[in-house]
Amino acid sequence: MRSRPLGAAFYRRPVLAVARDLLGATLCRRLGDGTILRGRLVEVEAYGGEEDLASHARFGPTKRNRRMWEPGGLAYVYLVYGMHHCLNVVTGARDEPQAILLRAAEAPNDAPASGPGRLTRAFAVDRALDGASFLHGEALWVEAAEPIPDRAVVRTPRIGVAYAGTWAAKRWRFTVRGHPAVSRGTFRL
DNA sequence: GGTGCGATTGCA
DNA sequence: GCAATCGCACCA
Repeated sequence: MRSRPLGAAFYRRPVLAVARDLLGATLCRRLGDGTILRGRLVEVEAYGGEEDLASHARFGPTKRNRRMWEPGGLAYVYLVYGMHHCLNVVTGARDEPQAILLRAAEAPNDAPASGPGRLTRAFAVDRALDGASFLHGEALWVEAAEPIPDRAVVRTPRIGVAYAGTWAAKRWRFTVRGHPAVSRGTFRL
């Protein structure tokens, strides 16, 4: 089943609401040769506001993170550890620096894209897509699919943000209960 | 202009 | 358990 790309009204909402609703939705990626890769999202993490000590936004806008201050509905892509790309979708209104890290999806070729670095590799995403719009079905977009019921949503602390003090404990990681593609990153408080 | 490290992964 | 690997934020 194919549907239209989720639009500005979907992304320009509070980041936790968008993160919850992205679970189960279909991430779509059109390659240069026209090939379309599709896979349902099963794990995402919300990052919200300059006050969120886990977020790249915590030091204010910089060359790397400036996309987060734009209105919701565009990609924020960065390189971590000198080798892995991470794909985020910006949410909220302009000057609300929120974004959602896409951490795992059912990959097109049946190989689970389990973990943010693996997801970007499976969907051929790199920094050339930083700032790309999710709204028009071009290189990158998300389509609504069968919703995940509340009883199947599991929230945990975010992965790899132990440096964030009390913000590390917030359960802003959303996963689909028991789904095999959910990454088994470890979190500690 | 120099330095330290990260929203990770794969291999020992 | 730890190395790989580099853009960039931060300090001087």
